[in-house]
Amino acid sequence: MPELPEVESAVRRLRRAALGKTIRRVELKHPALARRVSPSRLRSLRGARVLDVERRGKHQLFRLADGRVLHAHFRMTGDWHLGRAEDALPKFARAVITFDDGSRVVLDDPRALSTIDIHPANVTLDLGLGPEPSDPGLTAKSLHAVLAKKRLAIKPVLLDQRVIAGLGNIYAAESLWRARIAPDAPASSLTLKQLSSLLKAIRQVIDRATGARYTDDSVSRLDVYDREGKPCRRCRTPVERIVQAGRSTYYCRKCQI
DNA sequence: GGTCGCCTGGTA
DNA sequence: TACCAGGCGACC
Repeated sequence: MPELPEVESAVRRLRRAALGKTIRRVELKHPALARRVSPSRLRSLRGARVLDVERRGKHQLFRLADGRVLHAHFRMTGDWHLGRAEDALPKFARAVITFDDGSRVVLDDPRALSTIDIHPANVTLDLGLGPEPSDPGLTAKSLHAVLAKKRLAIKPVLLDQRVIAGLGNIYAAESLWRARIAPDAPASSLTLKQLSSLLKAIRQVIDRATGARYTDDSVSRLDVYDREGKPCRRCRTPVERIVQAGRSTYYCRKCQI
């Protein structure tokens, strides 16, 4: 469930579940995760209180009272499973955070690509992220300046978190469809007018998806993603699938120019 | 710039 | 059995 809107929903649930609580224990149940954090550092989380939980792009940051940051990223298939310490673990439990009050947050991730890291206090985290889509400082003009030197196609550029934070493969395709921009147009070739509709589209797509869980229901509301061969919702031309930077891109060759 | 590896499951 | 997957960092 991992683009900005889904991570935002996850953070909201997490915030309700973890805010103000004290960590009793954190267990990493998958070797790929355990490799990232030493056992002693993991144990040192005992007694830490969660001051706040925030989202930046697709990253989730637990701000601890001692200044440290517990940093989670869902990658492709991560999600939080909230419950009580005595509950049965979900099938793909990869990390388990138990709180003093007996409640529990479990990182549930079939593909086990999610990451968890612990950052020391008093360091400025550099997540390498550009502005959030909601950032008022993000304008057609600012985008135009950033894209000026990028000859790469716009679609892979939208996946570059340094350009805009939080967009992923689905909503990048959806946004381009809405803005009627071809995914393979060189980023630097886009006009201010096109970038203005692109930004508007990105904000609409993100807003519409925020709050909705990633379910079959929300998938069916997608306009182009995963609709290869099906008629474009605007012009009935069959949606095409191409591969860019190793990722599927769906688009309408007729109305995206 | 593109491609691969990380992981594992779902689907054609 | 093969291919595909909402991400991202390492690599050529």
